[in-house]
Parts: sequence; C-alpha cells; structure tokens
Amino acid sequence: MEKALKKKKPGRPTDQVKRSAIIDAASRRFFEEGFASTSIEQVAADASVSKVTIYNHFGDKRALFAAAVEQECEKMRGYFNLSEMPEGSIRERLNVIGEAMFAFLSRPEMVQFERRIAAETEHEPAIGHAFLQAGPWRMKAAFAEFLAHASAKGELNIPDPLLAAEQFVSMAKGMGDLERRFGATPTEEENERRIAGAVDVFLAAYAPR
Amino acid sequence: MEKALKKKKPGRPTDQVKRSAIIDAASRRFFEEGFASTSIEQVAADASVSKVTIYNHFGDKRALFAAAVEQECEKMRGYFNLSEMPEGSIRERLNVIGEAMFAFLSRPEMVQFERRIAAETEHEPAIGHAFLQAGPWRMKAAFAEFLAHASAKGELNIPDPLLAAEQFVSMAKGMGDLERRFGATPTEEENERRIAGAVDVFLAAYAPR
DNA sequence: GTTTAAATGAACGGCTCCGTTCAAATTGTC
DNA sequence: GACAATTTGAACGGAGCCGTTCATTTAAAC
Repeated sequence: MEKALKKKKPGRPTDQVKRSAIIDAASRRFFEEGFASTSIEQVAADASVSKVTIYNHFGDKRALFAAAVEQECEKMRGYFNLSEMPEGSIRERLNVIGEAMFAFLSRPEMVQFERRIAAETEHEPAIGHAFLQAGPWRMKAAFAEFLAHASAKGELNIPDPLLAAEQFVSMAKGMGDLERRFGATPTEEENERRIAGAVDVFLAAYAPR
Repeated sequence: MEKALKKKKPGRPTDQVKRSAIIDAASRRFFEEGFASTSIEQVAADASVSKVTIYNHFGDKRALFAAAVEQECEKMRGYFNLSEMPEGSIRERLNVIGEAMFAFLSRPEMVQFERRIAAETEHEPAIGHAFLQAGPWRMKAAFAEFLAHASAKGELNIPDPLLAAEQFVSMAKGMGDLERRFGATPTEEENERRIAGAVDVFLAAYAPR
C-alpha cells in the first residue's frame, strides 16, 4: 500500500536520512533552548544541512517544532511497554513498577521535554494535549488496568482503579518531580524513601480486608 | 532608618508608582509569553512608560525579569498564611486544608507562573531555586508541622511528617496538576474526588491504631 | 526660582532571525 | 545518458529587538 505510492515520483527522492537528522537536531535545540530561542540556521548547522532543505521539508518553524514533538511522543509511546509485569508479592511488584516509572519520568531529557511542552502549551494547547495522550494518560490507563486486574484476583481491594493509579504515581513522584522541574536534584535516598513510602501508604489503604 | 536615608538625595526622586507599573507589566508579559518573546518596548508601552525609564530602573532585561520573579515570589510568601487552622475532626480539617491548597495552586496565574519559571530554570537554576524556597518548600514545612502537631495530640500517627506532607499534597493534586500544566482543565467533580480520595487514603494509612 | 535628577521621545548601531529567491550542483530513476 | 526533483550556498528584504545616546521636558526639594 505504502510501497506502491512510493514509486510514483520520478527524479531525485527526498533524503529521509537528512530528514530525521533535521528532526533530531531540532529536538535537541527546541527542548534545550525553547522555541523562540532556537534558530533554524542553528538547527541546519547541527544537522549538516542547508537551511533551504529544512524549509523544503517542513515549510515552517512551527511545523518543524510540531514534527519534533510528534517524534518525541512517538518515542514515548514505544518506550512505554510495561507489558512485562514482574513476579513476586503485590508489594514487591508495586515497588518494581514504582521504580520503573520513576526511572522513566525522572530522566533529565524527560524533565527538559516536559518543561518545554508546558511552556509552549500556553500558545498552542494542542501540543499539550498531544503530550497528555501520548504519555501520562496512556500510562495511567495501563497502570489502572494492572490495579484492576490485581484487584480482581483479590490481591488488592480497589474501588476506583483510575483514582488509585493516580494516587500511587503521585505519591511515588512526590515533591521530587517538582524539585527536578525547578532545577533541584533529590538524592537517591530520597527517591527510594518516596517510592517505599508510596507503597506503604498505598497498601495500608488498598490491601484486602 | 530607611526614612533617614530617603532624605539624602536632592532633585527629582524616582517615581515608585512607575516602577511598580513596570514590574506589573513585565510580570504579565514574561509569564504569558516567556522571556525571549517579551520585548522591553512592549513592556514600556503596557506600563505607559518610556523604554529608557526601564533601563534606568533595572539596567537590563534579565534584571527586570529577576525583579518580576522576586515580586511574584513575595506575593506567594504573603498569600500563604495558613496559620488559621480550621475546626472540626481531623478528617474535616484535612479536607479544608486540601481544598485551600488546591485552590491556591490551581489558579491559572499560578499555573502560568510555574510554567515559565520551570522553562527559565533551564538557563538560570537560581530562579528555580528561589521559587522552590518561596513556595513549595515553605508550604511543605508548614503543613508538616501541622501534621506533627496533630500526631503529637494523638489525632494522627505519623512517623515521618515531611514525607506524609508530600504524600497528601501529591495525592490531592494528583494528575490534575499535570493536566492543567498541559492545558487540560479537570472538572470540578474530578477535583473533589481527588481531594476526598487523598483524605481517605491518607487516613487509612495514618489514622491512629 | 534655582538646583538637581528623573522621564521622555526619537533616533541609531548592531545584531539576529525568518522566510524567500535563484542559479548551480547533486543524485536518484528510467 | 536524459530526466526530474532535491540539495546547496549565498544573498536579500524585512522585521524585531536590545541597549545606548542625546537633547528636551518634567518635577521634586531647597
């Protein structure tokens, strides 16, 4: 289907390697320096590409930004295959999941990405929405399903899995999330304490009986 | 002490009304459009002031931004006098506190402010740090003290008030915090459910016995 | 009224940047 | 090799903006 369409155009085809080099360079610049402070010329230099090529491919600075966001969201969708659920007691499993989520969300690139998306959301609400759908909402649904499953098996007793999912993740991130966003870096020990504390409180509220 | 110093200078004094008009206008522009996208000329127009006056007062675009951040942080420090603790059962009090915090934090101006501070923190970590100290860390300390007090009176049983404070606030904000940051607006009903849920889980974990 | 300093308006230099144009070079496909 | 489309480099117009200069006006304090 797609291959049939590819063969239509005569002449030199667009260089997809260059295209993704452009998006990569753009992502780096945009999410490090912000939309307004990033210049197309700089992106072109980073990608070893002519500025005109960028305009041929994307036409617009905003469109390039959108493409960068789209790629990053796509990455997120890919990364988040928590399908391999861990073994062990429910307490152990919650701990592992909490740590996995935490590791995923506290990566500096992720913090950077979130900062920029939030900032640009002010002018382009659609961007924030796309991010929510590709990331947080997806994750919440998946985790809620896990909780519902555990609840059905009698390992937990959760009346509202969606709410419970939020509560667990929120506690695990705790204030560390906020601190990272504003440049402070919690110690590894604090991180552990937050996750362990989240598991404790969560089980106190939702363990059967 | 200060009045004595005031009388020192002869000639026309600097117009403090204009000064605060400048800071107000700058705050609005900076926190709506970001640092890079805000022009001094526009701020000058908003404040009905000459551009040169701004440079006389602040000398620099960054300094003006710093002044705007400082003022906003000062406002936060002022607003946050949760000294009047509510009456009623511990459950009722937690509910009231949760709603007060929530109302304070979910105001659109606050969301906007946080977005911008986070974005600028990338280049100026000191700004993020100043915000953390003026806002979140202050609030956390105050709330933890409340919890410790209630714990000492036997109304709660909390081994680690600082951690517990984080947990409660994090659950009360839940994912709504994140959603607002990315442009989605949770319904009033969702907000209520999150606060009520936070109180439930919190008490399940930390009620005496 | 005199003094002293702040505020204003206009203009400027210098810089950055977006987006476009054009001719020339490159590179795939038939 | 001929075709057709992309890529490149350079240059340009136009715009916006920072920060400064300067002569002029305004206004408080003595």
